[in-house]
Amino acid sequence: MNKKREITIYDIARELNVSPSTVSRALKDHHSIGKKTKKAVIKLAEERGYQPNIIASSLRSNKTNTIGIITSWINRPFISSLISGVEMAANQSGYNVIISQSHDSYENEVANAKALYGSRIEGLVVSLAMETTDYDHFQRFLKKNIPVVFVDRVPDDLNTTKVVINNYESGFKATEHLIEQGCKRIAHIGGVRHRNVYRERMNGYVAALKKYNLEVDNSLIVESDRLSAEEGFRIAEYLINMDARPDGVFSANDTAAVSFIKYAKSVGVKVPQDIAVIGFNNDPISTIIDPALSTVSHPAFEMGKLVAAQVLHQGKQPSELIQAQTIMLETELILRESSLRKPVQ
Amino acid sequence: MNKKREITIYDIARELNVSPSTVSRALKDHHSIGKKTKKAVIKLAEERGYQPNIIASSLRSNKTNTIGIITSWINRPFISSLISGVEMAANQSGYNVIISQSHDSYENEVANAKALYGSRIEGLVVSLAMETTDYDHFQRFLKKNIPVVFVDRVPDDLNTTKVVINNYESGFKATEHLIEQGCKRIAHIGGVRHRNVYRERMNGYVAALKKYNLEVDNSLIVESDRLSAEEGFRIAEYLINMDARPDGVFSANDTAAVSFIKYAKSVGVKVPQDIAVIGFNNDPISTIIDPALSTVSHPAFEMGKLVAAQVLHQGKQPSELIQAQTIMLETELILRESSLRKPVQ
DNA sequence: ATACGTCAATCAATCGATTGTGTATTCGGC
DNA sequence: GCCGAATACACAATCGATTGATTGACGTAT
Repeated sequence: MNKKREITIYDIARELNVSPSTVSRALKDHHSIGKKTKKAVIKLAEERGYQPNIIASSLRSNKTNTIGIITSWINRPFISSLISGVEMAANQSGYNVIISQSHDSYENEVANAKALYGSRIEGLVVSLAMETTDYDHFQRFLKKNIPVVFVDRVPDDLNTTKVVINNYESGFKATEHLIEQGCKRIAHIGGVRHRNVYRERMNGYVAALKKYNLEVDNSLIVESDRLSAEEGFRIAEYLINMDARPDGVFSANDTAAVSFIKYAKSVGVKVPQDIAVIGFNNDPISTIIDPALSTVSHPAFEMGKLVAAQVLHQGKQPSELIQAQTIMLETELILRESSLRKPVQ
Repeated sequence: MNKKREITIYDIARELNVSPSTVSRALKDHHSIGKKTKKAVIKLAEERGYQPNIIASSLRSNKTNTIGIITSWINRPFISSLISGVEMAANQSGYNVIISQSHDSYENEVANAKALYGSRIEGLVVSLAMETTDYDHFQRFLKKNIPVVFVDRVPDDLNTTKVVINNYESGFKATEHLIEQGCKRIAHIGGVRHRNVYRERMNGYVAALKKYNLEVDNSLIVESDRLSAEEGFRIAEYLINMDARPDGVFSANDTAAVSFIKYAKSVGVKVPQDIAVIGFNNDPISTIIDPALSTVSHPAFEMGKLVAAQVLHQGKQPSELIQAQTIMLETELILRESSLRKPVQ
């Protein structure tokens, strides 16, 4: 029997000889409904297994209790932890989370944004695709005062709320640490420059070199567009076979750093003695590689909770009161064997 | 201006002096609408940026174009890849995916199921919480012929469609491989018995031992309820310090296997010479540990796509035609240094 | 000239929940 | 015993899209 119709307030109203509006109000504990009536309604609703039709309610109230999220890929350690946090916070507030993946493609991101808009989401969390450099596809949300909060990979020039980590400071600290360990020629394996996270990590790196009066040698700064394991190997090969080989490497992610270490080991270069290495993200692999990888840890899960809280908070706020802000979270330098030549001071 | 009301078919109808129903039909290319009218409607809709109100449409048609997914945690390599696949397949069919996490708690799973039911999802993908042993919370879906498809961690006794890997065969093959490498005393690090995946991997392990006339020694079979890195260490300590130490270990996941190897190395036990090790899942860490970990690879992403396709397919089927089936995918034995004492035959 | 079919479009009900407005009853206060 | 207020509920419109039934206009066959 496919046609088990759902119980509605009309059914309950009929059975109790009251009006549907009374049932509706009784269930929401409205003051103008008498105690006995309320009890009776609630009791019968319970018995019949009444569940409100959220769709009908949404249509009327124009609220869907749903937020959307667009990220590059779900199956990456950082992203999945972030989403996990978003889901948890949203769930606690009674919100659903619809996910979508750009696969790092601008076109997909645009299509996803459009689809989510059509789904009447009440807020959007975005971590930008690698390719994306314009942000018009988010305007339709902003025009309707639907909060859009960016996280981690954020636009440079859009006036919205952003939740990021202190990439500059992190890059600076990581590099400074290598310097303190006695490194003089420090290479940087970076990502694409137009993406804030990579550009700022690099800026921090450059600033640290300058502070300690070390030369900024462009041949030591490599830009990788995917920072994949394969690219890590290729870059390691390049750096290690340079005439003036670096004695320290700051990589913008752990994947490339681990590849670097593997390559170094395979050609007999010692880490950290010959080359000290530090990565970024604190991925699980960073604890597995031998020597264990020093890195910078992201509070991914916390960021997810925070960004969801932001979206939900803004959704309740009158639009005049919402002001774009950039929330910057601090990171933690995780020091392990790959960079430790001397005891930490 | 918060009150930018959305364009509706009524607006378009008014502007063109036709009825809303005509607009609705014109937009869906209904045959009873004249060509000129259709063109005019479509043109104006385009101009005004009309977007159908999916909520209203859902209310009328009782279709939400949304499926739900309940897993333990999103931020685990296997699960996030699975979800990634589900999202991709669903997206291609114009469906949204709502995620939720049980955090391996039965209560959460029940609550999530209830919430998703309330959200009027048209299909549900589930990978069970560790704790779950009864399945009544899915009955409400089945009663309404909403497809529920389980994946990986599936119920033992519920007559629904399931997508799994061949855990038994995988456990058998992994163990057989160790035997072929000359192992005589093979330990097993397993998960909770009531969860199909772990029970079957163990059964495969036992069957392989029996086939080769090796003793099944219960002291060599360890049941871990979380198979975490920490538990892996604890178990490694136990196994390695046994009087009659094993010379091979088959672990039901890579996390514990990697911990085992780390511990073994730390106490001077050589892998694979003293103890050969094989894991399960082909997580990224399996390629990073030294020696690289032999393991069994899951087609996680493919499983996600497949399970989504199943759900969507069943949703279109009249309920009489749907029959519960178990789709079993083959796994691949990935042989690396941690288990290779001799060249592979 | 009547009857019938086709085409194009409209009417009105429907999907459930919500909510502003209206109405009947009861109660206390003076 | 009358009035105002509080109490308790019903009525009907609304949120947009959809769709079965219906209406007119027109053309064609008989």
